[in-house]
Amino acid sequence: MPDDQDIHATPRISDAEWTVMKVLWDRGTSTLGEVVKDLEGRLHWKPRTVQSLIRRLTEKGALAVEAVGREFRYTPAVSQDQCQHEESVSFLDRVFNGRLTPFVAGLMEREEVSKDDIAALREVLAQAEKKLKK
Amino acid sequence: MPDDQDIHATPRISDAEWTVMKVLWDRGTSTLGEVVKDLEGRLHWKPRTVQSLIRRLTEKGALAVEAVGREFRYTPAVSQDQCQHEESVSFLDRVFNGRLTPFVAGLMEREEVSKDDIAALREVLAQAEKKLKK
DNA sequence: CGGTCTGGATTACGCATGTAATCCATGGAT
DNA sequence: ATCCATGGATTACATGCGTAATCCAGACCG
Repeated sequence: MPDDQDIHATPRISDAEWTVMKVLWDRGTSTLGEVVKDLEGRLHWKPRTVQSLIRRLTEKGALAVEAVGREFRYTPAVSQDQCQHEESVSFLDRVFNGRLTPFVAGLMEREEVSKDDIAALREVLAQAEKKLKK
Repeated sequence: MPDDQDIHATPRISDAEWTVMKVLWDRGTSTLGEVVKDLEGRLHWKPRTVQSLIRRLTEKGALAVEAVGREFRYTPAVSQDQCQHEESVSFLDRVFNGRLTPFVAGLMEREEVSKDDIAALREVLAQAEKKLKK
């Protein structure tokens, strides 16, 4: 048997496709028209553009399709958490050799980080530590 | 005057190009042969491949070139910090709507995070807080 | 001196991506 | 009955990216 057991690998999602996926993850499920409406104003994308992205996402298995009357209804077939996680790991590897701390430190140095952000991160750290100890 | 003042925008660096840039940032400056040697073993890239990447990086202004005898010596023309930061922001925007906390939380949940990592991150948070208060 | 290695310059080539346009059928508006 | 908006299917098309190959001219080895 082949040694690549990437059973749970998620399809590669491009920049523009992420924009569409986020709409679908937020809404749960939508038709083309709904996605277009959700995006218009924020973006200048033509409906055909959105349709192209949806088609590609469907082809790569990121969206499930269900016929509803004359149209289709699109639903995410991959979890947002899973996709975010895979992007996170690949980003950290590529840019920071997999090291989380320099990434966070870099942002802290240059971006405005609020007191609330810091508090939330402290909480996350505390949780992680608790899990470690257990 | 035009309103896009992206004075300090850094060139877009692709996946493969990051690999090369990291070598150059580490070594400070190198010839093609040195980069090839540095990469061989870890990667299966042919020397022509490395040369192509270096050429593209030079064209997009990420590397400066200086003739040394018959060869060229390549030196990063953009700072690693700056590039890392721009990648970080664009990644966070694309995948996490710019929110840092969910990103860190997601990694903590699924990856092995060591006690040391947690301690280092605590330190980073403390520094950030100090800067805020000031 | 002739072969070989190296590195620059030029060219290649398929796939992914961003961003649609065209063509066509149909369901609703008038 | 007609016309238009809408959405699926097909096609487009420039650019970027990964991954080189070719061609050529010096440099070094023997």
